Amino acid sequence: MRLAHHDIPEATLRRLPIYYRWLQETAATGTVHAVSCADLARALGLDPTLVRKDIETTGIVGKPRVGYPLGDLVAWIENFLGLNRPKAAVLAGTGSLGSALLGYGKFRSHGMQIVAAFDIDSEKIGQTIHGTEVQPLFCLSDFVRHRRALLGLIATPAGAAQSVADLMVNGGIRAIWNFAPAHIRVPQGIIVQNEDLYYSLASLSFKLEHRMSVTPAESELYVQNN
Amino acid sequence: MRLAHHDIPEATLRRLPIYYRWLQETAATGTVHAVSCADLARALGLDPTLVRKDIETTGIVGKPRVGYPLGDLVAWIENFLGLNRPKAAVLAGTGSLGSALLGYGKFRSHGMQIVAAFDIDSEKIGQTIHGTEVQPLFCLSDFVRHRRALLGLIATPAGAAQSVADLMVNGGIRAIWNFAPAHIRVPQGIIVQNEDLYYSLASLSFKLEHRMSVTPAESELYVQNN
DNA sequence: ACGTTCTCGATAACGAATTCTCGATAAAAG
DNA sequence: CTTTTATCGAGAATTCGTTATCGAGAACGT
Repeated sequence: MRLAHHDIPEATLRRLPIYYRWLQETAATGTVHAVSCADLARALGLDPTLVRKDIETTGIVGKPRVGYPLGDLVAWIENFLGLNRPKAAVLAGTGSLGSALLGYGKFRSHGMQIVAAFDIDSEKIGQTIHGTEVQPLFCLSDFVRHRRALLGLIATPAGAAQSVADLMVNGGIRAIWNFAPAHIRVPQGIIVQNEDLYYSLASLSFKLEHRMSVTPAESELYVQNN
Repeated sequence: MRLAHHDIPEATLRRLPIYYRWLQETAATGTVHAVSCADLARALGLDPTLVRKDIETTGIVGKPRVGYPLGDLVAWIENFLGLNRPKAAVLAGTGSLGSALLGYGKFRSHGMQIVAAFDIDSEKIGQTIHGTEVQPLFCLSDFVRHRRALLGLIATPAGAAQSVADLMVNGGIRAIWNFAPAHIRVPQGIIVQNEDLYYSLASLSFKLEHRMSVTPAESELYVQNN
């Protein structure tokens, strides 16, 4: 029984990439050819039923007493999450974080291709960082429009985040991955995912002080969303 | 009616830093002296009742028709999350991401002080990055032990993450903030928070393809946890 | 001074996510 | 060939988080 895609629980969506990574690593060893939900659950410290429900959500069907063929399952989740379909992305801000992002080679194998980088600093414009030339910020909107980029990464200082987001939206971006420690506002329908280290640090700080006993189950989860 | 600290819902803990940031920014303008939960809700696009419940959880008491004194509320949440109590942290891995982390000046004002950086690359050892000298990795355990560091940041390549985590645990670390795209296993009681960009990218990829209509309410949330 | 309005705080209803339970099926063992 | 065992898949029950509702009290307008 297949669910409509928009009915995928947020929590499940957070866990699928975790399964994916583990399955990929396991497949890489080449020694295993089928996995059960119980295997996954054991390895990741999660409830077996929870894992089964998550896998079931993706629509793949397994065999009793065997589980799922490992290769099939990896490919299935990859396709389900869209990691095998390339999406063009642009980056704004080429400071230390922005540069680091340009260096993440495996973004490409996860479906994201950073096709351009932008900065406002004339010192940086024209430089090449990890193979990508830095362009002036005022070109961003047009570039997004003509290249039909779907995804915009913001790695600017907080103060510039909102105006950069506006430029992206103006060019017709569909989703923004925001690394700036700032709150950005976008029109309805645009997806924003914040990767805000200060938010993350704050909850870590709390847990640290209160020694929140994190069970193995929780111990693998959660995604900074928008 | 005060809740025990370990009963704070994870979801609330994810939202408190968001409130905190907005309150701080609002306080900085100097024009407002009291805020209501309704104000917060309006500004952040959340349900007013939800905000009220979250604020209530922290135990502060407000006044009908007025709300909360802005300064008090900021200080209260700051104290509640522990942002005002400094915690010593060590960093492992001084590649582009590690360097970027050393440059995040505001970590200190959020209660985290990176007191040492470690790397295995002899080229990097001895260098000073943003004022912190890079030490050889084999010193990590002892340093953590003697300095009683509570928090360890891992910004190494995936392959090194587990062994570095082991070193930290060995030195008596209490929490690990893991930026490496790898799964690390630690003994019960150690807090692990993963800041895994590939996990995050995967769910973003899915949402992008399925145009998941993100309501304003969802539009502000979620934290990559461990 | 008095009523109105706004907001806190608490309780109740609702919905989503997780966990529990069971039946069906395929492999393995006897 | 039959029994046992491990696993999927579906549905029920439970827990947890969010949303709705209501009463009480403080500022404001008249």
